[in-house]
Amino acid sequence: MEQATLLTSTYVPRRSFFARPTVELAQNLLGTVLLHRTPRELLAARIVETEAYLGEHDLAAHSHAGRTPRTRVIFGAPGHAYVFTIYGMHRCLNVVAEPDGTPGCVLIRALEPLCGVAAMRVNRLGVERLADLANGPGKLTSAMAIGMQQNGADLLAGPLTIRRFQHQRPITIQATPRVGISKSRDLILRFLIADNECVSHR
DNA sequence: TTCACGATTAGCT
DNA sequence: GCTAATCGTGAAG
Repeated sequence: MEQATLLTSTYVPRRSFFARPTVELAQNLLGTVLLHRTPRELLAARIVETEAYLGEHDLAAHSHAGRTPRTRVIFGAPGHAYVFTIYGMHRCLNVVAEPDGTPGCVLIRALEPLCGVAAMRVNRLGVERLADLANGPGKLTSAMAIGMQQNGADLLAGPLTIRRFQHQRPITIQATPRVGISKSRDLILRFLIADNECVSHR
C-alpha cells in the first residue's frame, strides 16, 4: 500500500477511543493500523488479532499484581503503549485501555503488513512469507522495530501511533480463549478477524 | 539476595 | 509435538 494513500485514508483517534472498557477496545482495535515512523522508514500494518487483559478478576494480567514499577503504565492514561520483555528475549506491545487510574490493556498479537515491508524483512531476517512477518506478539515488535524505549509512549503523539480508516469495511470478529497463559484460561478474551491469513496459528 | 517462572519463538523429531 | 534459549520481575527470605 502507498504511504500517501494510507495516511490520507486514516486518522489518529481521540483519547476517548482508548478510554473505554478493555474488551471493547480489544475488539475495536481490529482493523486499525499500527504505524511507526522510524528515522529511516515508515512502517505500517493492520491489527488482525488482539487479547484483552483485565484489571480485575484476571489472574493472567500483569496488573493483577497491583501497581509495581512495571505495571505503572497499565494503571495510567489510556492510549499509551505498555511494552514488556517476555522470556528474556521477546518484546510484547499492549495498548492501555480504560480511564486514567483504572487498569486494563490490550495485547497486540498479530499484524498484516501494509507499508515498509522491505524494512520489516530486514528486521525479520530469514522469513519468507509475508504473513509470517508479524503473526505473533514477539514477531510483530521485531518487524515494527518496537522496543522497551516505547514503553509508556503516547500512541497519539507518535512516532508510534494507532490510526483508524475513515471508511472501515465491516469485519467479522471471532472470539476464542487466550493463547499461552496458564491462569484464567476459561475467559474468552482473544479476538481476531475471521479468515485473516496473518493471525497467529494456534 | 535468592529464586521460580513466564501474555514466545525457532528449530528439531 | 517437544524444548532450549535467556533474563526481568515480583515474592519470599
